[in-house]
Amino acid sequence: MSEIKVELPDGSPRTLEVDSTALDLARSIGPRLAKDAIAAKVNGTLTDLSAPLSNGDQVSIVTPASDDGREVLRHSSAHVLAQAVTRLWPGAHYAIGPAIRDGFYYDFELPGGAHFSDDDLARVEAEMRAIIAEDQPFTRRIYSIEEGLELFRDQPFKVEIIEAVARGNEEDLSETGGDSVVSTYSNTPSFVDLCRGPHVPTTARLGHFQLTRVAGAYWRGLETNPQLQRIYGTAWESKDALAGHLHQLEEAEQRDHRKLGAELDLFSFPSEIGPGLAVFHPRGGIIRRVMEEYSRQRHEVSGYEFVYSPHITKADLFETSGHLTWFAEGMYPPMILDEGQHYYLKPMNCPFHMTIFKARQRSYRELPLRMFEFGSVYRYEKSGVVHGLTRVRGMTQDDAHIFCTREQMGVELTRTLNFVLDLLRDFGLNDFYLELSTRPPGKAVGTDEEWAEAEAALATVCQDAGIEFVMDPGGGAFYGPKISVQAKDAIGRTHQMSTIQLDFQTPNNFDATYVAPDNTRQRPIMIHRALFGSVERFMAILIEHYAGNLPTWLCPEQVRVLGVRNDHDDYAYEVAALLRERGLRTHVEDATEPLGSRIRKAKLEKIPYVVVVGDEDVAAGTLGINARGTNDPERGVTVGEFANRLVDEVARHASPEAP
RNA sequence: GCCUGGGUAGCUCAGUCGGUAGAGCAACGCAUUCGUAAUGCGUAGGUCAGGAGUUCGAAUCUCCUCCCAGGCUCCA
Repeated sequence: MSEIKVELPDGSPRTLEVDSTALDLARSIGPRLAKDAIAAKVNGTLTDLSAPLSNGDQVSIVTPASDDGREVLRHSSAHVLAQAVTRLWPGAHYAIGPAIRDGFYYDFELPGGAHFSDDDLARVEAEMRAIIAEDQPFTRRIYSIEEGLELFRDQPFKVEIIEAVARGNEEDLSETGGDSVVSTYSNTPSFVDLCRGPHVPTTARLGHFQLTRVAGAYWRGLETNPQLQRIYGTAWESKDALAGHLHQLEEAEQRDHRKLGAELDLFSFPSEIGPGLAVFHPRGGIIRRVMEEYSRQRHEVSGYEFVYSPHITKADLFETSGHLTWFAEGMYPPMILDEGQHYYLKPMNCPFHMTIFKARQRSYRELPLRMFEFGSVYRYEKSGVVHGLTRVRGMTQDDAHIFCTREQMGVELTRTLNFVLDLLRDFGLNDFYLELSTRPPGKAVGTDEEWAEAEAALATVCQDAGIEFVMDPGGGAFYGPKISVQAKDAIGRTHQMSTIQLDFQTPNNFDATYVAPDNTRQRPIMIHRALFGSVERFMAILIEHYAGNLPTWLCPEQVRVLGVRNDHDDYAYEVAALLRERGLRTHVEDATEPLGSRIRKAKLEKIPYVVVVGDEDVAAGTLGINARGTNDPERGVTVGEFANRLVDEVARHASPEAP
């Protein structure tokens, strides 16, 4: 047979000569495609353009401006990065260098224990550009395990990977490209990398990249392994795409809650208090209070009861709950009293709620019993992990624990999930998916049957919820599996929001019981759930989601009234008083500066409504509205009409930008 | 906790070779009275994160500590 037939993505057949490659196929389709092509996908697997095709293959040509294409570009860029580093640091060991979201990285061990500095980034980047300019072809070769070990005998990390593959370690297969063979790429005789590929045909196809940062990273991600030197980069199919990505990073930086929190005078982290411990300023305090009040009100309607518990407790409580066994390292060290008694700051509220459950005999008639608390907890986060309001050492959870029977469990979980989603939507988050985290290997309590039952119950709830859900194997808490609600924000990032955890263990540990209709003692199920996660973190996510332009109902200052001249100030105060009577947070700024200057200031503070009053308004009892996000003011609106509009907007949780 | 980088006025930043601290904005005062994103002039503001060392002399060089950023690990 001198011809083969392959199938294109649209289903159309294509006839080629025997031994044709994917590149030949691209050429047969069109010169532009052939010029653009960087790899191929054959029967669902990415391969080099030079790979020979077989009869019956389903083939698509991969071009740079696609997910597959970018992955190839990034992977090849990582390869060039390693080549550049070995040129600049002869004797450097290179470990792994995958494509990642938006870019790539490569891990190295430099001779003499050297580290990369920020300045090295520019040197490495220049060397990479030199390699790219040299238009070096990527050539694939296959070796046996033995040959591979010999080839990389000076590269201990590569040897370790090959040995792992030889032992059949699945995880490492992806690095080498086969069961018992070693796949390599070289683009000059002097540089060979262990790699499954595919790669672009030559280094000349690369170039729209930028090295972004250096970092330490543990070999194979294990803290006990040596720390390697990692270089991160980003790579794209075109100059515009690269510029677009860099622009997006800037956008994200602009809406960083830490930056906005300082600019809008919402909160701060005084260094004299300590890392990860925030104070809320009056303006941030208003946002927080409104969030909490709304949450309280919704919980009340939904049948929750409100409880309070102290911030510290004797060790006994956390011994019983298992926290001191499983999570002592995440807790602040104990305060030791004179009598030798150990007291701990609480890292979680559940054991306290359990003591409330146990305060007296409980009947099945009381279940489900839903206890809610804005509970402040303290966790000893490692020094390198604290991050603004999203990862702190002291936080307030909107925490609730539901005690129910096994029979009630399914209904209660569904009800809780719906409640959670509904409330998140009220805060303007609409794009969700669910994640189901299962038993963590090696650090879980309870029997296999209990875990299986709990995981099955949560899976059913996820399936019935009618929204996308994904598995997170091993991500559960030590006492039970959990559903977490992941929400996408305005710029497409996902955040873990609410969690719903099912817990058979804590009631066991505390020997909690209720009296069933048949007069027997039964063990309740406990459902842990936090909606905001932590109030602090949720506020941070809202600030970033809205880029500081919070919906009016959450804004610390909803209206700022400005007189045109200072003889309008009296009227401005009258207007403000009327608006305040309607519950609108309103302030006046006296006319000591030019109007334009005061408007600018209010806009920079992201106040939803700037109200301007002048001669005409004083005469007619009206005002002028300059809404956030617009530049054309509305004149001559009566005070009453404006107040009505705003009261309605607040009730609907809307904002001026999206009425 | 680990790696890299950083910390100068409330904020953003400049500060040369080691020679004794500077701008803009903000604040405050005075003048200005203005119809939709920056009025003018003036004043004040600093243990250069903290400590130790080298030096005749340290924001600048060395060491330690604290704090911040980006990663790694972690995230009940």
